[in-house]
Amino acid sequence: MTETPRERYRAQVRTEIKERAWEQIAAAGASALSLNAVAKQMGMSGPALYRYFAGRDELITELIRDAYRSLADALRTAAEPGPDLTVLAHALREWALADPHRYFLVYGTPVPGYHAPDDITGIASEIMATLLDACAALPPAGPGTPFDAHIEDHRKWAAGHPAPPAALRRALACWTRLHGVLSLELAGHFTGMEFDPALLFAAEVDELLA
Amino acid sequence: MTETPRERYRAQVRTEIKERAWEQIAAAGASALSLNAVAKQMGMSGPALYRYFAGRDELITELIRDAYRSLADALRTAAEPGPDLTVLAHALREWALADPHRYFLVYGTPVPGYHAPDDITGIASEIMATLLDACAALPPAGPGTPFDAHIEDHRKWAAGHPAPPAALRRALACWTRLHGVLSLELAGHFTGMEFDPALLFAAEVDELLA
DNA sequence: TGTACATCAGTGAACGCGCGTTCACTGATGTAC
DNA sequence: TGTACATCAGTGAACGCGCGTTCACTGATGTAC
Repeated sequence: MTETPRERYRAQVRTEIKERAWEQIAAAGASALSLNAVAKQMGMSGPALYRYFAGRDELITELIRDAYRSLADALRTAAEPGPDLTVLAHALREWALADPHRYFLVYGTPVPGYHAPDDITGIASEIMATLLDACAALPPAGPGTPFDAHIEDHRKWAAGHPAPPAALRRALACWTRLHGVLSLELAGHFTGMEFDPALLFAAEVDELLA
Repeated sequence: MTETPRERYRAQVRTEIKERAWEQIAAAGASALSLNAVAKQMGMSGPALYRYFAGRDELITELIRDAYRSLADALRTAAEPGPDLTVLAHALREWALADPHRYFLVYGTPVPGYHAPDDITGIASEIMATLLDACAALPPAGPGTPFDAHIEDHRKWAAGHPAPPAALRRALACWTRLHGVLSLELAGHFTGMEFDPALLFAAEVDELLA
């Protein structure tokens, strides 16, 4: 089970490939990611990368998986002291701001024809579960809404989570609203509007708690 | 001022080029848009398109401009009978569902390095103005929020619009929340979750009115 | 009305480019006796 | 410990491809007398 030097070296090179790939994505977008360019930036020839990844698609899939994994971990860590939606929301924002392209690889415009492998949807469920935990811990919100009845009948996605429908609804609202503010901010749609996106984000979080 | 046959023909071909371009974007994403492929699909040779567009960039910019224009028109038309946020919201959703890729070209992951020409930001203001009108027409919401004070000090983006800060805040919430639900729905993040996205969207609209 | 000319849409060849990927290879690193 | 062998990282040449774009051209359409 201990790592041989060769294994360690392989892991190290794989990591560097991914780092350069992220740089390239940041510079020109995910669709412009090129194996040859990554290799060149590492001072290697193009074909060398095929020792580490089966091809371009596998590299991209791996980047997406890492992005999901990273987000799931960030949220779980934030929830460690105890479920707190405010803490969770700000952890999400910090994670997103730390690397906007990583955020967009997860929640941005989908690539037509691309389908994430199963394990990635598993990580997505982890993220949702963390969110649900925080929502379930909240004091019950006001009156039920017509949507509650619908969500009660379609809660398979909250796989076995004991949260009441109001909490499910709140989790969905949390997800969609925070994504709304964040993605517009990261995409630069607020530039020139003068107001502070952080305050708008905080205001949305406050309304989620109300 | 009357159109010559040649002008009419030019306009017609330009239109068909854009139609084929949209088809290609729908099939493989905006970054995969290729002049040569569009030409081939029209039964023309690649260089022929240079009679109609200066290059690939100009075509994409034109598509983006058309997308903004189309959205602004759709919302203005929806607001014609009188400002009504619910009507506006559902017009937005219908516009988005009619062509998801068009929506993402406007509000999706930005292309690094691309900067929209000035007239496009003008159309974006039109859209915001329509939204502000609807929010200003709403009965005043509950108590003010801490964010109101901030927005009051940074309202240049609501260029000369007489709406009170609470309406500005509501317009922002409307924009970000509806975008949040819509973009996740269009990106397919709700698939497998069983619930009806239309109901979630409607629930968000209801909460905006409360 | 017909004829001469200008305009302009579209073609085909060509340019250089970078892409993903394969293949046979060299040379260094690790393993077994 | 040294030697023979196996493993494997990385190279360079090559493949076919499609891209954006330019250029000189042909042939059809419209214009002016």
